[in-house]
Amino acid sequence: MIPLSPRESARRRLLDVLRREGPLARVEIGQRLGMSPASVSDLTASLLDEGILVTEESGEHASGLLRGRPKVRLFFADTLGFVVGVWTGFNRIELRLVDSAGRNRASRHVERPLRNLEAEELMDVLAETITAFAAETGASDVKAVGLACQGYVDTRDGIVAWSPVLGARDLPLAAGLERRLGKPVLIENDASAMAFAIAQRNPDFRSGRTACLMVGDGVGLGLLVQGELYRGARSGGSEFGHVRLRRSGPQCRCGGRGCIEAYLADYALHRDAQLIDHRPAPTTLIPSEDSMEAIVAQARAGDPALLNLFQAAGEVLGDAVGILVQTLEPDHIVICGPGTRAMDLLRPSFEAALAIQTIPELRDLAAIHVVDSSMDLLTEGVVMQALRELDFDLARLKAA
Amino acid sequence: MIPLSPRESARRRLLDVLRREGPLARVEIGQRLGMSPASVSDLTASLLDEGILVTEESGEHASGLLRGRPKVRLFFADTLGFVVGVWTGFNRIELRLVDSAGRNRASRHVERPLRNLEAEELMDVLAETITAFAAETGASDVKAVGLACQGYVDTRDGIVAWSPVLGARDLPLAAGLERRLGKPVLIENDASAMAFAIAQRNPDFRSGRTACLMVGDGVGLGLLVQGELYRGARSGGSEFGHVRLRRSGPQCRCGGRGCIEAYLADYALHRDAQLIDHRPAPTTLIPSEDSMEAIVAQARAGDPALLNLFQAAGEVLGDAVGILVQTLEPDHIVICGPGTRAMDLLRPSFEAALAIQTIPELRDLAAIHVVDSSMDLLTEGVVMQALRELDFDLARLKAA
DNA sequence: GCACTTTATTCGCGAAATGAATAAAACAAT
DNA sequence: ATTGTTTTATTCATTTCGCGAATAAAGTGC
Repeated sequence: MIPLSPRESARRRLLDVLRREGPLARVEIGQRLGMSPASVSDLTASLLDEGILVTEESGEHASGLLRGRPKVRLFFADTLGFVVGVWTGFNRIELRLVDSAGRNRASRHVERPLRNLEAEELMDVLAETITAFAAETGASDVKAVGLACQGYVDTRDGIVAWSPVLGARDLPLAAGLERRLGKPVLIENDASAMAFAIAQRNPDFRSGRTACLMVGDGVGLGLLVQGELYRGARSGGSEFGHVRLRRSGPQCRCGGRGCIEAYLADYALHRDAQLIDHRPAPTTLIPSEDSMEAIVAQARAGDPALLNLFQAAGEVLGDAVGILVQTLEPDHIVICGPGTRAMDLLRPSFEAALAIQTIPELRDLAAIHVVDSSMDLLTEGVVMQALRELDFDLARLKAA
Repeated sequence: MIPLSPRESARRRLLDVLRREGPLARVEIGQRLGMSPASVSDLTASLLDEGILVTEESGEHASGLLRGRPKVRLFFADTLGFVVGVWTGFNRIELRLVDSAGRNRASRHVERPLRNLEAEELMDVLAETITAFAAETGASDVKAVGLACQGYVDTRDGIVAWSPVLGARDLPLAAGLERRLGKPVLIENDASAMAFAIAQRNPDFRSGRTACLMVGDGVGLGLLVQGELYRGARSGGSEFGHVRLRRSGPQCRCGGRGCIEAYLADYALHRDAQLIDHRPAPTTLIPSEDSMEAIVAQARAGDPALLNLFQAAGEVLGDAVGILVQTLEPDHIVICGPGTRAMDLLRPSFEAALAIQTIPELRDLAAIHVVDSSMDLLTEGVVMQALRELDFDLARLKAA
């Protein structure tokens, strides 16, 4: 919101590059950020002074002939405490503990249905789960929490306006958790978190415009412009998964029909596959990875009805990507999430639909990537953002 | 492309606000831009020095009691030459001459079919038309030309990658016109130009995210973020009008079927209306305003078949706006262009479709405006952008 | 003519970034 | 050992930029 001062922005870029590329010497930082050695010296001096960074003693010389003054690598002090990243699924909570450098220290997942909880109860459960996780991992000094969930999330005000996971609307989740935990809590749409994590790993996705389509429990979109998340009017992400592509399609969790999600999400494929097989209705809302794999395997073995299902899903995926291409003209489109497990089955109809949907000049422009991303990236993305917020606060606190 | 220096960016903002809000005193500029008087004094001193601005002598005191030192208003010198703005339609060229302050000095339109011309011939015709227009209006000193056209336009490289108006693909239109005219030429997608012009007139549209949907000869989208045009991978705009909403809909000019345009554009409504009336096929590709008005009048009079036509079009418009809401979460959506003439006929099905298509939380967020905009805004938008480019060059030239 | 009000300019300061000079810390060679 | 070479890091003076405060300017009202 408040535009960062030049100093704060340089500071942020410096810490970002250190988190991404491990310990770096000052010259290396200068090269990567296009800064003069003088500026880097200046910035790092204050960061060392504040105890945020430390110099690395271990002069483990890199291979090859080494002349000149040896590099002194800088990295985060390990006395700055930890941050917890959380992802809430339908009946599952993923947790991750990272240190101030963003390195994974512990991760865990807890099976816990969240769908039918009252708002207060839900926040109690989340707070307890987070506290227990921190205690079990021996992390006494958790500075902040980042939480990613499906739905329409107002990151600035910390409100979940709508979510298929939560029953409530306009839930002030961040404030509720902050009260319970006594720590700052950042909440974020999960597709946005995924997009951010993917962009941290691939520099290509940090320049220009990148649209990340996450297919899994639902379908979400995370949009990056110059490596930063695009934020809409309520600083939320996109509810692209609930664009209705077909006038009278299958039922969607949002209450509508024919949404992108209602064809592509795991729950949709699973539901339709079970109808085909005349098996009993699923006991849980979200199918297990095993059962999804079983459906995919059955389709790969040649089951014609299931092949039809994936063919229709691929077509919807092609239409969806086509809309993104025509509307946003992105440099990169990344298809990610568990749904990519069936990309071989989706691809023929996906590419056909994309070809029909788009003008060739535009289609050839966007590089389409299928990234095999685990759900780990969700907590990684949101925890990195929470860390960045913390950097910002540290800078503020020092100034005061 | 090259990031503007702080000075250059402040300079641009100053000239922008002067073009928008007429002659202004230095204090007034400071208030509007949130700059200190000292900074404004500094900036205006150099601009006066360079002869870009002049002080206004006419001390025509505003009404009411006036005490204190009188304001000295600043404005553009009128010795800086002119800029021509052009819009190319199917069989029509719109022209506009503005001075360096952006004030309209002359405008004209020429009936001239452009569809079936070869690339070289087309550029000859355009160059001749522009030269003749400048000569007729007595503008001896035209500094630059801005041209808006439908289709997928690469503004940075000056290439029309694809356009329904032009036969050619990947036409280096800017370079071709620059060679013929000996002046810099800026080309731009026409919906982007319209969006820019609309945002110049309404400050609400210059903050946050504004999506401008232009309905007329075709359907185009111009996207503004913080008052500046969003540019995609090839720095073009969007081809949103060619998103295919219906699997097997009516034929579109792009070669596909079921595009948004194929329901909403004038040519589509006119074509279908004539089929209904069993009248002969139209002689021109683009119907006249009169014939469109006739169709609308007949529908308003209660013709059931025509009402169906507008009902279907409204539904598509609702779906289109819904996609924008769900994907981009804009602060403002502006529906503009000649197509708004039938907004009363479109509105019921438009609103119903929008309600079905969107999640209430998101829908309530975006303010939807219907702006009765004349085609004049097209040339206005592109000419203002060409002027801004010129400011930029002036700053560069002085520095050298 | 004098007080008052509003507008504009000047001046000095501080933040930020940089190039150039300098210092530091090693190894290599004699 | 001493000196030179090479690379890394810091210091310092300079420039750009914007701003607050003081000052000057240009009117009106009495």
